[in-house]
Amino acid sequence: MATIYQVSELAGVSLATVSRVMNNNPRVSDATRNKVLAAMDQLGYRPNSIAQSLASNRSNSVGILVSELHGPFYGAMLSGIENECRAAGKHVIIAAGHSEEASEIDGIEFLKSRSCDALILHVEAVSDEYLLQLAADNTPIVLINRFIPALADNCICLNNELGGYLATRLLLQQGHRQLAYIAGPAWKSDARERYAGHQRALAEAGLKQNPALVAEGDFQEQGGAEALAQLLKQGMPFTGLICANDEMAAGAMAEARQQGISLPEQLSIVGFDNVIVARYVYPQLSTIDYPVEDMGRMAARWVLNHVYQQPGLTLQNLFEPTVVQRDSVLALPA
Amino acid sequence: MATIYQVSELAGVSLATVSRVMNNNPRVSDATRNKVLAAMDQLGYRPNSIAQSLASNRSNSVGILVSELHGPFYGAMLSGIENECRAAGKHVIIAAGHSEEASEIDGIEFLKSRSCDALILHVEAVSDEYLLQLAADNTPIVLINRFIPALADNCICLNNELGGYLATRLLLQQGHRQLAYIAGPAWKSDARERYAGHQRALAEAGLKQNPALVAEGDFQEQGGAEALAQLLKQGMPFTGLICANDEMAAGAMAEARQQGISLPEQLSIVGFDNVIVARYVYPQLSTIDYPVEDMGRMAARWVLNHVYQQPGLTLQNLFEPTVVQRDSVLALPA
DNA sequence: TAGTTTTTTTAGCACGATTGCGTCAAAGGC
DNA sequence: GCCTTTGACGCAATCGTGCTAAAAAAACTA
Repeated sequence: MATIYQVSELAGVSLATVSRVMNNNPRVSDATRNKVLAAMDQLGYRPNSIAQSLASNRSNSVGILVSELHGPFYGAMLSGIENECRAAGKHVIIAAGHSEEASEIDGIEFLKSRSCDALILHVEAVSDEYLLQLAADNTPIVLINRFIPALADNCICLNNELGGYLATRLLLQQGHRQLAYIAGPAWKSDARERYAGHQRALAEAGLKQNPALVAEGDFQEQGGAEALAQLLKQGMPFTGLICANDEMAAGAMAEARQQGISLPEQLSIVGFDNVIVARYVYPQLSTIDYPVEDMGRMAARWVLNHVYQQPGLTLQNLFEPTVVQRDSVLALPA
Repeated sequence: MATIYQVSELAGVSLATVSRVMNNNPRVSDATRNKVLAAMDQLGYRPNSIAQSLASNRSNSVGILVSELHGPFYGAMLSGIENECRAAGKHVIIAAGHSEEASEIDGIEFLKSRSCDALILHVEAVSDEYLLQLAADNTPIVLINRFIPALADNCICLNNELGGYLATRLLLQQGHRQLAYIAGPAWKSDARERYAGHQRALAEAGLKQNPALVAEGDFQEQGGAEALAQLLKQGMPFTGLICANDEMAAGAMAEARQQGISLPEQLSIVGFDNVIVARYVYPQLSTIDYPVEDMGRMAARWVLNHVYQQPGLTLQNLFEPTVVQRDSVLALPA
């Protein structure tokens, strides 16, 4: 591989001049610039990004931590981030945190040891204190789907409360009054917020939450199935079910079918996230759209703006969920 | 950030000794080693990976190109690769190729410019010639799901032909004789191989392929729906349908339902890939398992072995698909 | 004790770029 | 015609580590 030195030799200029051409430094005459470019071309020169990083103290890489690499949710997020970063010539290093504190910390340390210029994190298990401390040292961080007041500017969040509200209102508007709720793990803030939105919608409709109609799942298919089974065992009738995410909704649908409940005739279901499975289940799931790809893109923009000083980017911290109507909700005859 | 120099100073040893400790060079006494380790600990020293890379001409990073970051298939593959690489202290840089030649080449160039030590590629659109040329220069490559005889050792493949065979035989064994097939795009080699397997199974059963019962899809949901619609329009009856991947199967199922065909009673369907949606559709899809995560892991191992000289890894180039029985195939009364 | 081996130090080049500062020549002002 | 300004470019230090050769020091062996 050709080095900058060979380019300078062929072009008959100094190293510094070649470097200036590469960095678009205006203090180079057009004639010289062209000579240098021609030489680069002739040698098939490509800058050594590692040497660049060492000299400039910039790795041009941004580290991403997600819970899992598979799964539709993170895939969309990664896709948004990668797109935006690559267009700007930055690259993306990924690590998985598996929703476990030790693993998340490990992943973050790993990324930091790779000298990323910034970190985009979708963490679930680490504490606020840890993140505050992390934010205090020199690698900038962006948090997706996690809100810490002191780090408000670094957080890209969905209005989960509104999502929970919209999901519940969707059922209320179709005449449902007996509603069950399958929540996410209470230790996750987004799960709590969604549930809060649900309660607000109930209150607004003058309804009271029946504790027997709330079950906690684990945001996974199996957990959704088990939660529905538990709800049904209570014997308390309900015509509408809100699930705190689509995966649990899919599990609940399978369980319902197994128990001989016909969907959506005997039970209307709403999910949350609008991941791809929502379209595959039968009946197709009405749900709340989580614009995760856009949010990933926004996180990348934040980095481009704050770390790489790219101007002209409009930033947005809070995203709004929207209702996606499909076939899993049936209007109740009045 | 502390440097190796400060560590050497604090430990009262030379730079070279610190370097030896870091690289596990045995020519260091335990006493000295401990002194150095203590100093590192005290300073919170972390080696600068960029300087290491520059000096050692190793970036400890492997580049991955997939078609899309979202989608269950690539997610699982990435997951397998990331797991294996991180355990070995290597990191993973990803890029998306979007199944288009220009974009794939662009992604590969991008990864190369990042001085990856090796590339793991899941490419679809680039030519064999391009890949041969790529393999000829100094960055080692591994190909997933693509076989090029001259690069046989670098290819990690699924026996797609066998998969097609197994899918078809699954229906044959249940007594189905009138079979339709929704193929993948003919320009993709895996699609052709799967179809070849289908034909072998038919031939073995003494059946002849009816051209009216074959349609070509695009490996996507919508394409599957359209292909089934087209097959039905032919008016030729069939009781079994093989789809060259699960996504098309899901599309076909939706279309079938829309046309009032009850599943699986009136039509048995088999998919291919065993992506997560296969479990979510209703009825749950019988399909052919594509062990893509294992294959990703294997690609990573290949790199660890060939590029990073890690011994004791058993390598495997060809993977076998297996049948996954669920509920979408019904035995035909004899 | 002298000789041998093992461990450690010293010193310096290499990796391939970036960048502040200095130089030099041409242009312009007097 | 001399001096200053300015634009274009070169010099050389720097980034933090790897690595080697040679010398010095320490530890063992006979």
